Amino acid sequence: MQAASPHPSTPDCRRTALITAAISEFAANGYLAASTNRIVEAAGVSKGLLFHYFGNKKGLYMEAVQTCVTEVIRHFDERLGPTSTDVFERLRQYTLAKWSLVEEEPSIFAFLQEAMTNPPAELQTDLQAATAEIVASTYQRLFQDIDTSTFRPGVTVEQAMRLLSWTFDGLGKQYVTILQQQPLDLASVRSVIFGEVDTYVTLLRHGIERDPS
Amino acid sequence: MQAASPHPSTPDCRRTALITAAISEFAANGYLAASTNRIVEAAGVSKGLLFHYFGNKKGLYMEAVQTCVTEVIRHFDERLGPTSTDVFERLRQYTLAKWSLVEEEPSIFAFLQEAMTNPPAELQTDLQAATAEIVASTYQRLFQDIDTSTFRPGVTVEQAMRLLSWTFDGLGKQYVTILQQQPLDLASVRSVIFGEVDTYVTLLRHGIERDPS
Amino acid sequence: MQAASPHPSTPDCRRTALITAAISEFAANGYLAASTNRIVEAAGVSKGLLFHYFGNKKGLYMEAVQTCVTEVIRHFDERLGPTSTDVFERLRQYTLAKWSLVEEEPSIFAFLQEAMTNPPAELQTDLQAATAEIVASTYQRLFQDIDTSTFRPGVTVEQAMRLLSWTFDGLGKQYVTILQQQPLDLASVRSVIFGEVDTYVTLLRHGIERDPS
Amino acid sequence: MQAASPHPSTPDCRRTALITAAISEFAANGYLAASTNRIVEAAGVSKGLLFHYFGNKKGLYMEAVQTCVTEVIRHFDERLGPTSTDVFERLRQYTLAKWSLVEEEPSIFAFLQEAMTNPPAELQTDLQAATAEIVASTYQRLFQDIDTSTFRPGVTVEQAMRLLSWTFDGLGKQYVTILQQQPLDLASVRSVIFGEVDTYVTLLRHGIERDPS
DNA sequence: CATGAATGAGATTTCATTCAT
DNA sequence: TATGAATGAAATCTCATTCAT
Repeated sequence: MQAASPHPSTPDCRRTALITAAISEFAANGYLAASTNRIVEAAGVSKGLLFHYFGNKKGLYMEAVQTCVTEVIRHFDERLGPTSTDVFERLRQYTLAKWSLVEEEPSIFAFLQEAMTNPPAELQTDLQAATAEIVASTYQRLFQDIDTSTFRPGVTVEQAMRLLSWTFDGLGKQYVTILQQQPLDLASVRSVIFGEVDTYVTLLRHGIERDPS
Repeated sequence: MQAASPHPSTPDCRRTALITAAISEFAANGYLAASTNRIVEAAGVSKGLLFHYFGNKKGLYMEAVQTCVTEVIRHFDERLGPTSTDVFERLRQYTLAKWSLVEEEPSIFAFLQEAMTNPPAELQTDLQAATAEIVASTYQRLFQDIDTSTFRPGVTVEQAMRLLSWTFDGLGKQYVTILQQQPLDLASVRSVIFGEVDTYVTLLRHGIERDPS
Repeated sequence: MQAASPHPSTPDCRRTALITAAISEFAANGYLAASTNRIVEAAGVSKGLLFHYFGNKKGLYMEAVQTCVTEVIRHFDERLGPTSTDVFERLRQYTLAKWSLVEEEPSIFAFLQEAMTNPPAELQTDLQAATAEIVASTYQRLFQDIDTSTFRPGVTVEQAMRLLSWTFDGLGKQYVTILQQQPLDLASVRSVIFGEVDTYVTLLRHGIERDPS
Repeated sequence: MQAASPHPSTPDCRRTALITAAISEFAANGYLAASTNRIVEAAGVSKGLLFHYFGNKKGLYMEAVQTCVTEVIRHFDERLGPTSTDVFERLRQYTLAKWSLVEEEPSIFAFLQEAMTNPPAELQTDLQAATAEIVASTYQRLFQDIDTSTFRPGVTVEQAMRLLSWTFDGLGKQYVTILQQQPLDLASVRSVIFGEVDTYVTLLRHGIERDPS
C-alpha cells in the first residue's frame, strides 16, 4: 500500500543490516527466543522485507550461519601465517587467532558457538551441512604436518591436540568469566592469563613429549 | 457425587509434578522459550495452580533450580565414599559420580548446566546465589586434603585440578557426541572411553608430578 | 496481564457468541477468507479466548458445523409432522421445512450448504464424518415408507425423489434470485412460486405415475 | 551477454500466462483467498507486471472473467451444430457441450461457475455486466425456435426448459460426485449416466408432452 | 486449595500494492 | 515493458498472568 524509499543507499545495504541484526539477536537469545520483530527494528527495515529476502525465520538463521562461517574462515586465513610443526606452537597460534575473533567479532563468535553446540533441533541436519566446511578447514589447519617424533610412545596427535584444545578453551572461559565478574582492564587480565598459559604449556610438554627441553 | 478427598493423594504431589515438568521443559527449551502452558499440561494440573504456588515463571524457574541443586548435592553425598588424597583418584571418583548423574537424571543435569552457562540475564544474580551452594560444596569435595607433595615445583593444586577437570569434561562431551551420532550400545562406548581415560591420566601424571610411577 | 470480567453474564455466553459470529463469518466468506479477528470482534470477546476454547480456526469451524447440524436436525424434527406415503406430499413437506429454515436461520443454512458443497479440502474428511448424521437422517425422512405402487414401471423411488428434489431446489434458487434482484415483498413472491409449484407437481405426476388423477 | 529479444517470444505471452494462472488460482481458492503471489509465481513473471497490466487484483479478476466468457461462447459456437426444435434434443445437445467443457477446461468452468454463484460482493455489479453476454447467448441458444405444439396445455417453454436443465445439472453433479468418491474409469461411469439420462427423458416426456411417443 | 475462563500483547508470516530502476 | 525491493496492515496463533468461583 505504501511506496518504497527511492534509493537503497547501497546495494544489499538492507540485507546486510538484517543479517547483522539477526546475528546479534540469535547470539543473545538463541533461535527460539529470538524475535524477528526486534531484528527488523534493529535493522531499521520493514517487517515484510525480512520474509521477502529470507522466506522465514529459519531461512534467515541459515543465511546468518553461512555468513558467519565465511567470515570466520576468512578471519583465520588472514591471521594464521606460516605454520609450525610443533603441536604446542600450532595450537598457540590457532588459539590466539580465535581469541582475536572473540574480541573483534563477539556476536559472530557467540552466535556460531551457540549454533554448533545447542542447535535448534529442527535445523540440526541443515546446520551440520553448513558448518561442515568450518570443521574441515579447522581440522586441516590443526593437524596437518604435525611433528610427532618427540611424543611419548602411545600418545597420538589427536590426543595431544585435544588435550591442548581443552586446556586453552578452559583458560579462555576462565578469562571471560573473570572479565565478566570484575571488569578489570583487559590488558592486565591478559598478562595474567598469558603467564598461566606458559605454566600449562610446560606442564603438558612433560606429559606429551619424551624428552622436553 | 464424589467424596472430596480430605488429603490430596500425597502432600505436595502436584507441586512436585509441576517442578518435574518444569525441569524437563526448561532443560529442553531454555527459560524464554519454555512454555508454562506445556508445563501445566505435562504436570496434569490447572493453569492457575502454577501461579498460585510459584507466583510467576521466574519463581518456578528458581524453585526448579533449587530442587536440582539439592538433588545434585544429595547425589554426590550418596555416591562419593571415603576420599583419596591423590588428585587423580579424587577427580576420577568425582567424574564417575557426575556421569552417573547424567545417566540417571539427564534433565536435571541438562537443566542445571544450561542454567549455569546460559543464565537468563534477568535472573543472573539470583542464579549465582542459588548455585553458590553447589559451587562451594564442589570446591570442598575436590580440593580438601589433596596431597601436593608429589607435584612438580610451581604446579598448584588449582591448576592440576582444572587441567584434569577440563580433560574429563572434554572426554565426557566426546562420549556424548559419539553416542548421539551413531547409537552404539552404551557398554562398548564406555569401555573405549575408559581405556582412553587411562592414557590421559598417565600423560597428565607425567606433566603434574615430579616422579610419576 | 489483565483480569477477566467478573461475571460471565450467562454460562457459555461467550462460547455461544463466538460460534454465532463464526457461523455468519464462515457463511459470508468461506473458510479460508473468514477472519478470526472479525469473529472475535463481532462476538465482543478477546482474541485469545477463541483459541482457548477451540484451539485453532479449524476447531472453531468444526464446532460451528456440529452446532448447525444439531440445529438443523432439531428444526426438521420440530417441523415435520406425521408423514405421507405419497412421494409428492413427502417432498413438499420437506421442502417447506427447508424453506422455513432458510428464512429463520439464513446463516446456518448458508454456512452448512457451503460446508457441504465447497468443503475446505483440508477438512474434507472431518466434514464428511460430521455431516454423515444429517445425510442419514435426511435419507430416512425422505425415503422411508414411500408408496411406489402407483409408479410407472421402471421408475425407482430414488429417481422420483431426485427429480422432485432438483425441481424444488431449482425453484428455491429462482425464488432467492428474484428476491435479491428486486426486493418485492416476500408474500407476493411466495404466492407466485407456490402457484408454479403446483404446475410442476402436476407435470411430474404425469411423468412418474401410471395413472395420475 | 545476452541480446535483448526485440519481441517477447509472443506478443501478450506473459499476459496470457497471468490470466491462465489467475483462472486456476481463483477457481481453486475464490477471490478473497486467492494470492497474487502464487499467481505470478505460477505464471513465471514478476510481481510488478501483474499490476502493470491489470492495475489491481480486481482488474485481473475481471479480465479473467471476460476471457472465460469469450472462451465459453466460442466453445459452444464450435460444438453446437444445427439445432433441433425438440426441447429434449436441444437441451441434450447443450448439456453434452457443457460436459465437454467441464472435461476439457475444468478450471475455466469451475472459475466461471464460482464467479456466477458466489460473486465477491464488491464485484457483484461488475460481474453481472460481464456475464450478461453469456446469459443472453445461452438464452438464445436454448429457447429460440422450440416447437411447443406438442406440450400439454399450461406448460410453458420456460418451465420445460428449466425442468430439463435442473435434471441434467443434477445428473451432472451426481456424476462428478461418484467419480470423486470412487475413481472408476470415466467410460463406465459415463455409460451408466447416459443410460439414466434416457430414463429421465422418457419420464419427463410423459410430463411435458400431451402424447409422447 | 484448585480451577480454567479471560485477556491483550506479541509471535511469525502473507497480503496487495507501489515505484525506482 | 519489466523487474523485484520495499512497505505496513492484517492474518493465525501463543504467551504469561489474573481472578471469580
